[in-house]
Amino acid sequence: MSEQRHDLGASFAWLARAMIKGEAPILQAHDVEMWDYVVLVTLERGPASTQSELAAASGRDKTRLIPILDRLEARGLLRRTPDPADRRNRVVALTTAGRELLASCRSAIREMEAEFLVDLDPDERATFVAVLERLADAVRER
Amino acid sequence: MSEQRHDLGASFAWLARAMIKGEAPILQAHDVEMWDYVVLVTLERGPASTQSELAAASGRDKTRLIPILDRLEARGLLRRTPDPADRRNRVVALTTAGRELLASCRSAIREMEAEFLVDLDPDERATFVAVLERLADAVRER
DNA sequence: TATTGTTATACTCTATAACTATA
DNA sequence: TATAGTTATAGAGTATAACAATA
Repeated sequence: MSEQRHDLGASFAWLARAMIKGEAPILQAHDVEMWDYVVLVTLERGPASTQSELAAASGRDKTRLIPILDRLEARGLLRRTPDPADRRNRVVALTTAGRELLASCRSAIREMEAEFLVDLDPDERATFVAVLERLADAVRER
Repeated sequence: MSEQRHDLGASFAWLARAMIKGEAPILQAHDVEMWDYVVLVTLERGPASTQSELAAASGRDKTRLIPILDRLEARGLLRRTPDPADRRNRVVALTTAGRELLASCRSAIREMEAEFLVDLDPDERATFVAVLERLADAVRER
């Protein structure tokens, strides 16, 4: 009975840590912090109509989001525009430069990930990646 | 092309967060902090011959481990005994009480996990859990 | 001199609560 | 009065370096 598996939470945490380490040199080469990248990724599907919404979607809170947006906007990677309909809101959207930087980061990360999964056989790998995506999406929706 | 999957790191991180949330009420009911539990789990396979070794295995560092060990030892869940061979070292081992508390936490966590995976079909689930374990173990060994 | 366990210090990150501007 | 965005403050968590005991 000593051959028990680890808790799912522990395994997820170790793997998250490993991937963060693997992404670090890539993000550094593009001069973005991890959370900068997370925000860019979140914006990829489309502009966020409010910053609070963006905060929730990216897993930060609205106060910690501010310096990130300041930094990225200063570099011309995104734009904050007041919403004419409700001028309290600021719509956040990627610029072309932001989209390009994101694409470059992503392809490097995909390579790193492929290397990481290289020992799995193709069927296993496909199942694993698909289930992982499905479970994570379910969690994100809550 | 907008139907891209998320980065593995992001998915792992969201899932880790979700499992930590799911474990919280269980650990609270047993009056242990998350890192207390991690240390108990690490000790389950056998005593740690030094605290630094235990720190590395549990993913903390040796200084942050101290208050955890103090707490758990005070509750009689583990024991620190000086190593006669090298009296600088302190061997850390679970007590019976520690092992019992651990077993109780674990079975509750396994129920929570089963509930979390309930929508997967059995084959998928088996593959997913096995691959997850294998990948995480590979990462832990480094 | 080097290492184990420990303590102390400084630093970063995070959460909370105020503030402003709009509604 | 309530909400979006922002700023400021306090608290928790983390990393680093110093310390005592042993080798």
